[in-house]
Amino acid sequence: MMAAPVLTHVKCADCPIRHRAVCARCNADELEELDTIKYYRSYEAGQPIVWSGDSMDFVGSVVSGVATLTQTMEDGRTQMVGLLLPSDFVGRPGRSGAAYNVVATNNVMMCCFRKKPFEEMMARTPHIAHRLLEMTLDELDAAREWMLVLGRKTAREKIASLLSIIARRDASLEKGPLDRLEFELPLTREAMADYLGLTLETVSRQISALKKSGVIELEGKRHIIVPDMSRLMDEAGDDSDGGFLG
Amino acid sequence: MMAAPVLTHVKCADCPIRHRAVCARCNADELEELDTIKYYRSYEAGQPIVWSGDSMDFVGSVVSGVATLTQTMEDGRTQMVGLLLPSDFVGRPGRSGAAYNVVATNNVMMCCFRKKPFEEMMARTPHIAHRLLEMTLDELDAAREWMLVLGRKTAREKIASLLSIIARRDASLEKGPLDRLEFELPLTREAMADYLGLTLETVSRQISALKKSGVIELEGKRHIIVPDMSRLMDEAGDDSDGGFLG
DNA sequence: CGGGAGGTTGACTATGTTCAAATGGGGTGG
DNA sequence: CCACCCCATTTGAACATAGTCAACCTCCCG
Repeated sequence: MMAAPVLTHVKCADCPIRHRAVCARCNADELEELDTIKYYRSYEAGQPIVWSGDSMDFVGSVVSGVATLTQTMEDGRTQMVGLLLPSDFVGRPGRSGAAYNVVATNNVMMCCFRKKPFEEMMARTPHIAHRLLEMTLDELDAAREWMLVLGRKTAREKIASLLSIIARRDASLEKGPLDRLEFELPLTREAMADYLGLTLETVSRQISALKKSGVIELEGKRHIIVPDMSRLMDEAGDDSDGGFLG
Repeated sequence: MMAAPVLTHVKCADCPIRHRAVCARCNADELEELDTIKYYRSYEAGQPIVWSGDSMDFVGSVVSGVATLTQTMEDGRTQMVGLLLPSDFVGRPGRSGAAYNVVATNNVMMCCFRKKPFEEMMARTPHIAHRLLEMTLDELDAAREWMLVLGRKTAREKIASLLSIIARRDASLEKGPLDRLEFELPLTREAMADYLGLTLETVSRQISALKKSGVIELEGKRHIIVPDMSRLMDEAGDDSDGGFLG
């Protein structure tokens, strides 16, 4: 059950997230230094990576897989507050305790930096600090977009919003025609519910309803086919353009 | 009606938010330089400061007053995504267009930095970049806490959460006994509704309900008295500690 | 073949919304 | 000074959306 957590050491220069993660702007010398303070570590599907309140001795990046960031109330109500994809950053430099639960939904590979040396390096390496600022601003924008979803959208719009986000992310990788997208849902119905502030029954019902309306098609439980992306985005209630800003 | 927008020039060293805003860590030389690229500007209650989608030629800090950050759907549904208090930062370095509406709810004084020179200065001044990163991480934490409120709390808990946040903020200024706090609400019922993802009628009803339960007392519509802060925090459903982290 | 996790569906209920009307305080003009 | 009006707010009654509780399905795995 408990996987052996120790791992291959990949040179930063060969890392698959090299150009998108917190190290994206580092030069060769800086990468060398990062190499000396990092280690890879894997987590199995379902395993906790960090527990809220625990002290963290590392910060790091998701290299592969998907993890969730969740907050929980005493009575068990749970809200997902972030979805961590490859290149996303985990942990807060300058803070000792974790504020959220981080759980692997897939098998996840993390690139972990020992906290102390990373903080020291960040303090004298603008390339890292600036990239982290940029990434944090992006996350803040995403969180605020999500606040609109949580606060003001109907159950059907919430599902459509989540599906568009996942679809658009995948579309940016495998290019293709604007219509007819397919993708695999990386989340259970319960995780979707926690993301959207719904119950899992409501998630299930709305997915069925979108299927009945022909907005999506299902193949199994997790494979989604979107015959017409603009139709899905209409259902999400978003501005038509997709909201890209300079 | 339209106020003359131009203003007094206050030296950074004398600025009321000097030690908390984006300039908090700057030394005397850096403040001198900031002085040359900034101007003060005032906005009357209700006036827009920035309109979503407009291009911005400045970034800046709230010096006094309260402003809201909101997002709006085509059909008019609106969600507040941030509440800007003195020392909070407005605008995103590196991006030309505004992503949200910023509206003054009070009379607001802004300290505006011309965008281009500010960005250039930030690129070579770690004191500014690091402080902005720290502030952005704090905002991200606040946004995520708010996601839990929006997604998982009942109307009564939402109101109690908002009141505790405002009460705690004011309490950190005027120290006093832990129980028996009073404060002025800086928001209309409608703004509270937009913050909480509710209708203004529900906000009104739940405030009446909290009053009937003795959790709060009202003096007029906007002046709130909290006889027992721990009682209010129980109603908010938060963990008892208040969630401070290193 | 049995067990379990994830998912679907149905019937009923509860919470918050909608629509509508009433209240109340502050300011303006006569 | 007072009548009036405007706006924020409160309150009520009917309604709708999503939640709850429960049964059942279906796939995978041992």
